Amino acid sequence: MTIDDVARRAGVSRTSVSRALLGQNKVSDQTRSRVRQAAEELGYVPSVAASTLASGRGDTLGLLLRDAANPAYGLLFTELQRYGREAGRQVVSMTVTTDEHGRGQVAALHHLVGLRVAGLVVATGGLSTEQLLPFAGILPIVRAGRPEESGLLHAVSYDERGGGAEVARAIHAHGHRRVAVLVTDADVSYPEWVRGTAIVETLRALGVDVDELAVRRHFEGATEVCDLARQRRVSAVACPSDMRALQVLRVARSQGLRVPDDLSVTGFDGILPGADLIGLATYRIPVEEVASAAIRTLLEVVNGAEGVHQLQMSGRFVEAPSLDRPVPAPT
Amino acid sequence: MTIDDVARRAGVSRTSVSRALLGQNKVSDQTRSRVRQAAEELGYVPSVAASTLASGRGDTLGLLLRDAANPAYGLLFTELQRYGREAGRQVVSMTVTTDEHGRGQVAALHHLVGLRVAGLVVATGGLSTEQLLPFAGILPIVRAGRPEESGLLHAVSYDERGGGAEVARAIHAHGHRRVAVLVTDADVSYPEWVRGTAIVETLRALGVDVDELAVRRHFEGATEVCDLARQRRVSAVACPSDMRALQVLRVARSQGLRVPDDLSVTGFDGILPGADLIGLATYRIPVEEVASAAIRTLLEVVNGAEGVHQLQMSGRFVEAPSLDRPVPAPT
DNA sequence: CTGAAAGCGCTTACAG
DNA sequence: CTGAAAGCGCTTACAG
Repeated sequence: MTIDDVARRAGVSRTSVSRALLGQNKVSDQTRSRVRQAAEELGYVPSVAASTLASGRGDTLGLLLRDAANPAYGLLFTELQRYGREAGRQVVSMTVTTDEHGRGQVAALHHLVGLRVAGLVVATGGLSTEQLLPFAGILPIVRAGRPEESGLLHAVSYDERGGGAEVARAIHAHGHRRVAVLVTDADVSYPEWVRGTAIVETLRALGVDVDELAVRRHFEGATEVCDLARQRRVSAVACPSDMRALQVLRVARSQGLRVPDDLSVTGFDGILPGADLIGLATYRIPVEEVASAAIRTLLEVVNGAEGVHQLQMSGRFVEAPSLDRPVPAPT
Repeated sequence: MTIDDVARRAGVSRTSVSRALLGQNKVSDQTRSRVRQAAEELGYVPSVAASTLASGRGDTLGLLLRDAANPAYGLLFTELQRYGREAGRQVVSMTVTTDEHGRGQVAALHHLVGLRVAGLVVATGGLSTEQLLPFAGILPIVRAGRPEESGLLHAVSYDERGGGAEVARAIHAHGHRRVAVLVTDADVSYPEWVRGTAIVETLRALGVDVDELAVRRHFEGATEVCDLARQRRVSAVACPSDMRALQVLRVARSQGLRVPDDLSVTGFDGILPGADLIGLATYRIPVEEVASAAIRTLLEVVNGAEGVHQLQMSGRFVEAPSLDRPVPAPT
């Protein structure tokens, strides 16, 4: 089933079929309608491969994503698709689970580049600037959800530092003076690393006593934090993601520790459906804005805009019962 | 940057480059290594379009998905990708948000078919059997997450009926005799419709008094249910999804209704991170099993298996405090 | 083991 | 407005 079958059935040339189906206006109405009907009757689906090859350019946008099982990435994914579609582009995606270090990520990147997409949004921290750079010459690439400190690639990211500082100020404003902070390495999760670091720095600048706990897997550190709370060594804990905060809440509950009376808890992300029911105070990251700006930036670059585009979007802190310890009255 | 550039640099023919890069063993080791080096130095990425066209077959698997912002679909997406990758296939996906009725879904389907993928997993209820059927002749299609009653398409689905019955039995076992059930139309959400219907039927068969509440949007019905509870007309409500259950919990809380004392609540899905903290009793659908079986089925069909494959996977009910009303002691 | 050549299914100057 | 022909970047018989 090729374009020639349609041409034969419509009684016109292959050229006319192509033009009619592409919606070009160099075809008579009669030809157009005959072609459409023939294509319809035959159930003809043009080969994107052949079309891309012949025209020399794809009009599809590519998306490279991190594991969508994480609600924050799932939402980012959906929003990127939505904005791409709104701009009249088809969007194809590939996901890389976090455990496939390096190899899988690069393979997926290659595949997307091989597909000759018009442009690419990369929403996984798993690929370094160095790994991306060689491809940036071939096609427009915008990194989403993580800043590009190199200044060499377009990037639309969350203001993780600002968010971390805001979380710290909220904790301080609620009267906490001894606080535990879960901190990851940059290679575990770049955003969590920035958040944790910013929280620690800001708290210290505010004169708060900080206990840094180095963690990796999402369930680590919760027990230690609860121990500290029971010993009254800290009255609050700041977690660099909601998932980690949930784990703290779980352990606290299982140990009979009251939240926020014995231990206040803050998270980071704010995407989890039902977080309001849990009463988790958190920082809501602006996923929709990042997705929208990433697509907008990509399209500008695809359409020939100059220079390197870098944007950061801010979210907002969400107060909730898990951080409800009253501010001590001034004496 | 084409295969000819690599050939020139390696000092061999285009044919040899192709063979070397495809990993065929009709090439000398010397040629192979020279080609690899040349390709590496040049940063050559083969055109998937050209390759697909020339070889006549793609080896990529396609995925058509519903909105990944829903955790259940997000997880399904991730797992499908994972199993596909484990089988050595690249997997490309397209998402359709629920609001794009018809047009967007079909456009995405066309694009994926146009990409000439080797096979396709369709994980959205938005496309009817009739819309899918014409393409099933062109390439293998497996529907995931929803049964194909037509018996014409391969399908791997959740046993929604069995799950609904299990929820109903649990509610009955906890002593409830007057129960509200939120029920949707099939066109709002097919799975929710099956679940709701099964819950109602099973409860009635058990002699339970059922109040059916027709709902559409996810926030509908919660207020009505709470009113019924306050009037002691029902002691429990069964929701066909966790999202709906969360909304009931929200309204109940805002009205000062105690859960489960005044109103027991059950959900359906069991995917939500943190649902354990909310204490929601629910039915955990077997997402991982469905994803695994869908990919397995697709690969079998791609490899020439005969017949129509249809599978259903069962999950399990998860007891939790939201359904903790004690069973009345036998007298 | 190697390469010249045909061909995959389209698009697009070009000539009419 | 229409069509014959060249060409996009690969793969794969075929002949050597």
